[in-house]
Amino acid sequence: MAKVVERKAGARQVLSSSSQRVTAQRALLLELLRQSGGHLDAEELYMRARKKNSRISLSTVYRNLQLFKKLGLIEEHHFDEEHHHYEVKSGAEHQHLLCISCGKVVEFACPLSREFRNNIGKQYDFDINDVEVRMTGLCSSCRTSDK
Amino acid sequence: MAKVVERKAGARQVLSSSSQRVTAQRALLLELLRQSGGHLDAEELYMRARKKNSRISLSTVYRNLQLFKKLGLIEEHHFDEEHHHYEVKSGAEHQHLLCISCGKVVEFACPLSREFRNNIGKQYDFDINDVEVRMTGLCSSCRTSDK
DNA sequence: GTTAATGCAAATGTTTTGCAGTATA
DNA sequence: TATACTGCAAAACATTTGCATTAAC
Repeated sequence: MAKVVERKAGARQVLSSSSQRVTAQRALLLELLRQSGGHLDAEELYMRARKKNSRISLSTVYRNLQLFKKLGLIEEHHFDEEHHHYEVKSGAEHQHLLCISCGKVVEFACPLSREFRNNIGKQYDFDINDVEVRMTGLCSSCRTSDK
Repeated sequence: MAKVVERKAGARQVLSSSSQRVTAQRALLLELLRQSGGHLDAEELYMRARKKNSRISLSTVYRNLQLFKKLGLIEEHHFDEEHHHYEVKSGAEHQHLLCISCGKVVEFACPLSREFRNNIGKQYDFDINDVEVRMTGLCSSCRTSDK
């Protein structure tokens, strides 16, 4: 609760401190991204935004997703080939588990990734700044409910 | 050497056994994918193919990449947002390390991924069939040569 | 009042598809 | 010879951009 207020202030602060204007559209989009908790794509975000502001345009959604990404407010994932998915950046490092049948996305902690990063970075002389682990498979309900 | 012959026969066999025809275009595309060793996108593959057969079309490249993927002959990766990259499937499980500056792709063995898979699968009751680990950062030459 | 952001429509770039002609089995 | 595959052009799709209007500072 205090956390939400803090985050809201944070986003607004990030915007104004980089001389970006705090528009109604941006506030709405950030709000929806935060509420969703999960992983939205541009189209889905656009549809949700239209329920609150029927005049908002898809370009505004795209333009602002790019802005938020650049400002580090959200993260972009390439789960499937056709859409990018966006999620609000949380402090906690986590990875993703996807069901190939129903599309469900589960987040899991991945404490090994730090150790990984160091080993591999040293071995190949890379300065690693991101590790993504993605596992795909069948969730329990999809597994039982078919074939 | 024996391996290459074996693989060639393998691809041909996979094609005919699923009543797909072994056309000159398919042979060429598979040959180029195999030769490249690395990670080609459709456009790059198309350009290389045109050097050998100037009449080949981009649609043929796309159609066959999808076919090869479906038959399990190649793997598709989403390294960046605009292109998909394809690589011939090799038995060895490996992961990818990408330089965000020059785009270099390094493959590395990831022996932990099997253990990972089992733990996470058990924990979330998923039947996991693929693990992808992708690290991004700066390679040594990009690190020294700028900023 | 300036200047950045928006909405719209048109453009872009990648990937897909319909169809008539061509080549494989 | 029957039918799958190809090449071409057009379509489809997500995303980006130009520009006149609107709103934030």
